[in-house]
Amino acid sequence: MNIFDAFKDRLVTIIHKLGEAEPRLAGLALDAVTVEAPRDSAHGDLATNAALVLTKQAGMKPRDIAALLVTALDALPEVAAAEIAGPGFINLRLTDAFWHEQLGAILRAGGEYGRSHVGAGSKVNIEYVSANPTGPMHVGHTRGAVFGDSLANLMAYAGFEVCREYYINDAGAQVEVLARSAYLRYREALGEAIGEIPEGLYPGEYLVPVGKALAAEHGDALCALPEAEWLPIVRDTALAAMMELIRADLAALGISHEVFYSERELHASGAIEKTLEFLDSQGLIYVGVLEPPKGKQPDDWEPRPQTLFKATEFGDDVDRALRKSDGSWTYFAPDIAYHYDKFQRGFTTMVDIFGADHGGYIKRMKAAVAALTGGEGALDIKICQLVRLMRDGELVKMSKRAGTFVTLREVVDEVGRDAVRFMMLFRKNDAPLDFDFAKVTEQSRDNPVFYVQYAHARICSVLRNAATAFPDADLGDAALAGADLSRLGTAEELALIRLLASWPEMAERAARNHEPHRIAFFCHSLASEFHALWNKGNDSPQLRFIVAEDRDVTLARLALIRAVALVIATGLRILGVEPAEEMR
RNA sequence: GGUCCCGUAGCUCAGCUGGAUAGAGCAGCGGACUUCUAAUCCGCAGGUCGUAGGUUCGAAUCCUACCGGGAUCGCCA
Repeated sequence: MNIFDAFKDRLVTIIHKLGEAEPRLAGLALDAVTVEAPRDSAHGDLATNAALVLTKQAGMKPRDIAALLVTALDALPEVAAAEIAGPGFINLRLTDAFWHEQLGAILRAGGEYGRSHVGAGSKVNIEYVSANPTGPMHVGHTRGAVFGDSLANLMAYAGFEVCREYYINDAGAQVEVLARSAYLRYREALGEAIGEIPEGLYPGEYLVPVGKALAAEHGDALCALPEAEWLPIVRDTALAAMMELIRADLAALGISHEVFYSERELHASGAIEKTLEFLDSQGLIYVGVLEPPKGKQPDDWEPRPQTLFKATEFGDDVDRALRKSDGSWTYFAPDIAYHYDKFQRGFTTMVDIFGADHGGYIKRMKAAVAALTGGEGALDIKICQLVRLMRDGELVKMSKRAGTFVTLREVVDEVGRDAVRFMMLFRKNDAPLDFDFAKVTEQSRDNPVFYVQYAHARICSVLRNAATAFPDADLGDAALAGADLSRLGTAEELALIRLLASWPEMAERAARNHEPHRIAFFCHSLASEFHALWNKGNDSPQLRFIVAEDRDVTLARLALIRAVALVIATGLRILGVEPAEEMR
């Protein structure tokens, strides 16, 4: 349990106890009571708003409640001072011994420190990437891929049972285009001169091997068949090849999904019809005519009766079409069935990671989930905004037609997996992100990836040097945890322990809010405080981590920085970044 | 026109789901290297938190309206 929750528990106990003597404090709802770190550390280590939020319920003045609480809190052994501040805040200052104890606990927990059970094993389905299987992944897919994967790591760390899932859009018109494009390459492989790839087909070189494979397997047999017969064959081969390509691209980023879910399967199994029958039985499907969009009317608008889902009953702006004019399903229909299937597989919490262009899809999908699950299922949709690639301060222009789009693989090959992953997460998901090739490979503090990696490597380096300076000393985590940590007494050292102690709560919040970027920022601030402390030793040699003539203080300081390294490493692993032990 | 996202220092962004005097980095200026890899650090300076209301003990944070930027808007996926 994190220290804030632990102290809230203590506080709740105290309030219940006080209620025995003071009836106005008995039986109060304590949900709004918080214990947190004050923004300004001059105010103390912990602050609670208890007196402020209880004043109305209790019918007492905030400062009167606070006075009672302070007396009781002050009696706790960990509390060095408790005082009333401002309108009725209670600030607590904890003893140095308490913080030393926390540090020992961090080292004993090691890589498990901060892992929590707030998820309580509840099942979460995280769907991310889901790029169309029509070619290699391009850089635009990268952010969502990294975000989803890190979120999955984060939620698993917080005690959720996570399933990483990829929805294969293998049923739309685009896969037929893929099949025709591959067929052309097949004819090319048989020796035919195909010339320019016609407009509307995929021109990419990546289909050349698919054509060759088809030729090797089928010879020229497919040439004699009508399209209706060769298309399914070519399509399936091409699809398999494209998914292979995509898996390899994802592997380059260290990403692998547990489930690849085929849209085609939904069509084949009758799941769509079954799901829509269910909605129909709820009276949520009807045939109607939609209003044209106000203000901006499409040129070819004509009123037309359609099969519609009553999305408006669940907060959407308009009801949504389920069938195209030719009678086939829209994209929405199988997606409804897909989410229903997730729910039936036991996922009451679902997270979808979408690109910026799918913002308009959120309400209808949430509406569908609400309708399908009777409000039992929760769907959160995270939108990852665009990534702007920068090179030499210039925007890298990409065009599919000109064939100048940058692939995910090119970016990873150029700057490395760790840099890509960290940079993609060093921004809130709903803010656009500039990705500068020069910056992410730079070895300077401008580059946050490097900055954090360097802090970790520097700690490893100090520990290596310490092993030389004290060859007989046991520098293992267990031994360091048992060092005389009371030798850590400077304001900076204690501040660093406090920061480390805030990690579990921070990670829990990040997981609950589905915000892995907070982990990246936390790692950065931890690195920053560490670098600052390191430099204290430049000004005053007695403040160095390794003090040759003082073994005890050295061991205590090594314990501190080792804990910093542990937490940075834990954070980086959640982000999918390898903590470096050495910089070269 | 509808909907969603964004608007915080000259620039790029955090701000822990309502707390106390709003924080970093870059850029600018001034400092610290016979080191534990200075690949770093310290100091100075810099903000009407887009605007106006509202909610309350308390608002960058929640609500409403407007302004500005972006995304999207019946059959694409």
